[in-house]
Amino acid sequence: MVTTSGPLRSHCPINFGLEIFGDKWTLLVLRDLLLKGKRSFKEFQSSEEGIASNILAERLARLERTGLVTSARVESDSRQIHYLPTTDCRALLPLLVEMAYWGARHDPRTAAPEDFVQAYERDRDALVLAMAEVGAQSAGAAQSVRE
Amino acid sequence: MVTTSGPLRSHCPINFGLEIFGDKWTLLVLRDLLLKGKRSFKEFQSSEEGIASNILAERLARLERTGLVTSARVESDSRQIHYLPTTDCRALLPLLVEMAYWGARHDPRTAAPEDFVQAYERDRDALVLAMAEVGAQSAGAAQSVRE
DNA sequence: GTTATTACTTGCATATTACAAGTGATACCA
DNA sequence: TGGTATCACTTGTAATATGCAAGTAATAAC
Repeated sequence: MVTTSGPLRSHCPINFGLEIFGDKWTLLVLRDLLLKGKRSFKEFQSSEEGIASNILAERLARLERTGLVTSARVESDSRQIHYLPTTDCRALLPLLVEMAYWGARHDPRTAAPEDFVQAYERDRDALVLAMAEVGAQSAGAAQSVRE
Repeated sequence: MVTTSGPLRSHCPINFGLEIFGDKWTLLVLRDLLLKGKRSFKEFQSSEEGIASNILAERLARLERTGLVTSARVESDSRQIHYLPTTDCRALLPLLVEMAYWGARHDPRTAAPEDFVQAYERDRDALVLAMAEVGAQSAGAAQSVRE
């Protein structure tokens, strides 16, 4: 279940999303989580956009409260915490793909590989499925591993 | 052509979008423009989320600079200015639909009508096409009318 | 036992947003 | 033709969020 902290400005479905990830950083964290398979604080921090550690910590905590992320200490190294996407989080993948497609088509200096655009235009649903595998380890799956 | 003002944090296609509409208000303006067919300052201001007039003015100016919106004085009432989506802006419609679908599915109190979810699940592309008609009057179309 | 690594926290400067009120240009109406 | 209303903003100021640099506690590695 996805829950927001305070009262919402409205229950417009677009606004609902904005209240959760409508800022400059949250969707980048979700991108790293869902598309790049990042799991640890350090990995998120290493992204080229350069998120500040206090912002990252606050966003991860918020995503966990919201229900899009779960966290678990790594068994082999108890200093580390792994952040994992929930099912509700993985449902954001099509949105990220749409966003990436728009960006790839409209940024003249885009870093997106050309075959991403081609793959989207050939078969969007297949592309979404293929990209899902990168961030495949879900909170549920990890839970069953831990238990 | 879509242009950003300053230097970008990265040319990741997802980040490109975030640099343009990665805040709490811009996508609501685009929603009103593309999905609700709103055109005037007053109409945007009347949305239930309650955007402040200075924020709205700044966002409209920024969207115009970016190339997602054009503005034109209304012939029949020269106090009014109409803001219109460009082609690049209308390309954001699939993204808005994805966002609305996620919100409709995950907000237990969503205001989205049930048949929106059904229409999406039945035929997403048809739904996008149908929704495009609401905000159909594009900057290009308006231009050809004015000239 | 010393040093390194990981995930943060803290303090403070700067930037962004929110709220309330005001302004100038144009339209409407008697 | 003069007064009032409407429209698209602007201005000032308080509150909030972000960005940056440095520091800390817990654990691991040597």
